Amino acid sequence: MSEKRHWLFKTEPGAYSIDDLKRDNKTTWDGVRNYQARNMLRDDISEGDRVLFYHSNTDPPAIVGTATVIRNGYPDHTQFEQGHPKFDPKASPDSPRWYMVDIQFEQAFTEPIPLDRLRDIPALKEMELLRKGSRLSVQPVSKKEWDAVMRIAR
DNA sequence: GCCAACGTTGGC
DNA sequence: GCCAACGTTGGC
Repeated sequence: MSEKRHWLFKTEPGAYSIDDLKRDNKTTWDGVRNYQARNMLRDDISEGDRVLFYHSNTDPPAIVGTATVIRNGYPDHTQFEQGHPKFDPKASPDSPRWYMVDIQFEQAFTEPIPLDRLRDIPALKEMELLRKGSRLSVQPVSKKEWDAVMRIAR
């Protein structure tokens, strides 16, 4: 049994929000189309890992809650669905290109933690999310970073 | 393999 | 809406 890891998943709340996850309880994290993120979904993210849920492209951008991974990486079905916006003609069930995991709702913070507040926390100096130009929609979070976020979460 | 053109992300 | 910082594509 390997050590549990921590991650941050980005989403635009208009597409899928923490309230949607709370309502659904569980969801498939499909639609990720970036190879670096794909590799993490396929190889590194595993059942029991914890997830920071982040709302991007909104005002203010913020970490809004947490989730738990409940299923290891498996092929993202949307890549096979003709007509689906995420359809990938180069993918086939025999050689899938994109992967997803399943997550379960854990908590929605009563006070979301906005980006500018995260920037003020020394322990988060190196956090991927805070890197200029950071665009990864799935990113690793260190234990130290996770703890620092949880310390101020309400 | 290089790299210009193009498309996307996401904070502001 | 702007635009910096990417990632991808495709000609060569």
